[in-house]
Amino acid sequence: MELKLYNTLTRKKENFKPLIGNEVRIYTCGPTVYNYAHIGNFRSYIFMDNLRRVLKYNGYNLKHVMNITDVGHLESDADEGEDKMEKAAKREKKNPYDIAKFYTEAFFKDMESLNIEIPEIIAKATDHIPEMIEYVKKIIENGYAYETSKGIYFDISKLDKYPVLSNRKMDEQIAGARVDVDPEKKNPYDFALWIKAPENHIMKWESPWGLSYPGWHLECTAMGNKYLGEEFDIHTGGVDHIPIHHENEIAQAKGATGKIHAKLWMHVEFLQVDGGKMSKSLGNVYTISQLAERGIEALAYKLFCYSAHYRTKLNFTFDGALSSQKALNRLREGYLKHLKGEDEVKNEIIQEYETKFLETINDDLNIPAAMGIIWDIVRSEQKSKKYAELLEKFDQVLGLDIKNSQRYLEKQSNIEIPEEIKELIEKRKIARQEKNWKLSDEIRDILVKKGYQVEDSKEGMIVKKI
RNA sequence: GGCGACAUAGCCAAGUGGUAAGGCACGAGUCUGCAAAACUCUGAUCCCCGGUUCGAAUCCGGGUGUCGCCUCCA
Repeated sequence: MELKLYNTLTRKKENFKPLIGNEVRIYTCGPTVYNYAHIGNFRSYIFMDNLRRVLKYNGYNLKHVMNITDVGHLESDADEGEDKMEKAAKREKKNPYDIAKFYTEAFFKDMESLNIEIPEIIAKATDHIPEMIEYVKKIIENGYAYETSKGIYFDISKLDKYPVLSNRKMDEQIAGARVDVDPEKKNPYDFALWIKAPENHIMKWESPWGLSYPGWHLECTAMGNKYLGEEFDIHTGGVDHIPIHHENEIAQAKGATGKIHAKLWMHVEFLQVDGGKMSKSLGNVYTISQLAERGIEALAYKLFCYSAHYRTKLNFTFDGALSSQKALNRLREGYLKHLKGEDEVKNEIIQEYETKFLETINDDLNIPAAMGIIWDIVRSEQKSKKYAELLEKFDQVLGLDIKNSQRYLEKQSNIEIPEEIKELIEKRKIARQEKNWKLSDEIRDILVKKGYQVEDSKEGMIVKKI
């Protein structure tokens, strides 16, 4: 069955076929590890995960590179301001390398709780300084770059076309209106390939241009080139990368090799919060652990992301995330019921679901529509092991870890209960045995006020934290 | 100012020419001493106006509104 994916480069859905054999080579722009990644960042890694899983579901092998940016990402994508790593180091009074190590670990911990597959190759920028220097040399040799007192700059006027991904108009007046254009630059949109380090810069390396460090756009092109070759299949990132970062990556690739390095460019839309942008000043930049504090599992956030297609904006609210948490638990319970089910289900029905599911995910990763199929199965009147197996199979794409449903549900009810609460629960048990409903209900109210909810099931009393 | 989107039931949203997926909430019911949880059932003609068409949420034109990017961000 055809797999169709949307290409930002052509603004069309295209039938996907790997350039070489059965292997799909992918590059994903990974995190700059100067702070905790937030839920907006993770929306894009959840997308990346979906892409990987859909490709594998279609029988492809993957060679996937993701970078860890631990140097050279300045505050502005357009080479302005401080180095993010060094700024974070100052803020936390640490060495930038320790900052990178700390936040890289935090990142992968969140990735694990989101059940996101880790790409085959994780490439740290600081591990690839020699490759980057070679790459810059190539661009200079080909006549696409020049040196100024600040560093090596890419000369965009040498390109046949710039930009190619976005529709920005390269009007000097616009550029000049916003920031002071560096008078040494030949064109306002020329960008730094390599930056000469000021005295106090900590992260710097010997290079043909003195002690210096790489520009941000360079690492992705150089590392992609090293691991995936001059031309590969897919490049992914957030929509914010379209106008500058990916545009400049393409410029670099053309300068070095004469070709655009990736055939297919895929971009995830932004997550919004409460109907608007997420920003530190509004205080609505949340992390996975902050969600956990509010009773929302990482996987519930993942399911939340499945309510919208990756190319549309998605509005995050805590109410919305909580509704996904509920839905996730119901999904788990529905799966478990099927697992214990004895009903007969015809193979044709299973086959129909399989076909429909594949069609749906192969239509540019329409996960929200695929969830519709999932719910149809979950809520089916027939309870059958076959359905449980089918859900497990589809979960290869969704990555919600539904195989471990039982464990997640148990984890939620096996909570630490303080002594005080335990005593109240005991008292309520006795009251119930004595059919003293008045006292029993009073204690239940007290427990609710203290933040615990009790449910009387056939197996006994279940206590949950609200 | 330039560029790009979007507007579908209370909320989050799928759907790109043939009579509106799904999730959550609300309401009703089953269960329960009563609740809760769970399960079942229930709702919209798709921002407005005009056009194309046998037929439009889906195409075209014009409004209105919201949002994003151009400045940090996936």
